[in-house]
Amino acid sequence: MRPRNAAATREAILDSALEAFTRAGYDAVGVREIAESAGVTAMLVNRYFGSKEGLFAEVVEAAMAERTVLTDDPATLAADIAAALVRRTAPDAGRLDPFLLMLRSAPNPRAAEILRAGIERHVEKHLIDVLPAKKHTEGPALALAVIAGFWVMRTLIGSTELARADEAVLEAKLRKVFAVLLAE
Amino acid sequence: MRPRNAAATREAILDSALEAFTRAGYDAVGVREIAESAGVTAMLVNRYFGSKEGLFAEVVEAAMAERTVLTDDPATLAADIAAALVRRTAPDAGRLDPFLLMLRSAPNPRAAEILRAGIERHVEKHLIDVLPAKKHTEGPALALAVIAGFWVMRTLIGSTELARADEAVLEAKLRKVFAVLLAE
DNA sequence: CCAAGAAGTATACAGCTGTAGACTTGACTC
DNA sequence: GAGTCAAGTCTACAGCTGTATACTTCTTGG
Repeated sequence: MRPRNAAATREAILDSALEAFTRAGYDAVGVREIAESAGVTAMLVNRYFGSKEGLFAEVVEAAMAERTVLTDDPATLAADIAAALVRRTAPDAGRLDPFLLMLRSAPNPRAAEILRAGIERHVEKHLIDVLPAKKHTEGPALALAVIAGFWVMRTLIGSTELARADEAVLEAKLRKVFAVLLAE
Repeated sequence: MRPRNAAATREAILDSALEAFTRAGYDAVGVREIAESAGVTAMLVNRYFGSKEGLFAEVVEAAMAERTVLTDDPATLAADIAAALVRRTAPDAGRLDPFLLMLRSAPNPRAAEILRAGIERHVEKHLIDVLPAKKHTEGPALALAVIAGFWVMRTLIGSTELARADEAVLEAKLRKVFAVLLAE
């Protein structure tokens, strides 16, 4: 039994919620489930975060804000993204990526709106900042779409083609795609 | 009140289910909801399809099998896919695409498995058949990933960047991407 | 030492979920 | 026209959902 500590408990709930929402998606997770694996009652979750939706919003904010920066070098950006993408969607990789959180929760419209705001405020923003200021209107948004799609097919759907493909080949093709999208 | 007709009723349930699953996703739709908008009781659905999961499997099978063929000409394939993708994800387009069915139901693992089988048996298969027999190992799977990702960001998430972008520019960039993936 | 306020819990509600078993209604054949 | 089998419905169950109100327990400051 943890000694009473509001801040630590809040953090425990956030951790538990991030894990659960990422693993199963917004709709498939109950507040009681999150509360229990944080060692707490369901009502305390609502007391701290107002509602399930409020909790989700804080989880998204935290997950997207601390997103690991890939590179600040626009020259290697396409290659870096391709490499990280293949690595993080590998069958044996850890499953706590913000993209999974997004894809599994996006079917719920209210969750989707929260996700859209978070993405545009953090992820897309970062991608735009790294690129040279010239023509980066649709490029970053399209690159995010490609990343999301690769996550979907390789992880959610479990495409056997993408599972057994040579990772070096996948990475090379993706590098070309990102180069096309982030160039000029 | 429709006269009793097993075949017609079955079809009505399938139509209703396709609409509902596509609009809200597997988990967010109840059997009663599907039954009601088919003018029928929930139990009849289970009587015909065994279970919600069985119903979903039939819906997926039907949706993917009758999928509209884009082209049989590999030369214009990339351009055709890009054009169709931009058109069908437009804000004012009809919302009954199999990709929406997939993306909104994929968070449920049992639905995902059904979807994976359907995609590989029908959609991916067709894409492979159209392409020249040479090197089409990862190409079609990656192209499907790009399509899925574009659907996610433009329709589920509602990216403002992709919403306000010039459709001609989007189409041009996507054409390049598909050309890269489906070439050689 | 002991109050006061914060941290956390218990109970409850109204409504939903998928589906099992027993039932009724209708159309069509003889 | 009556009987029969399929087509369709009713009721029910056990369990879940998010959250509101009222309660208890712990910790800490004076």
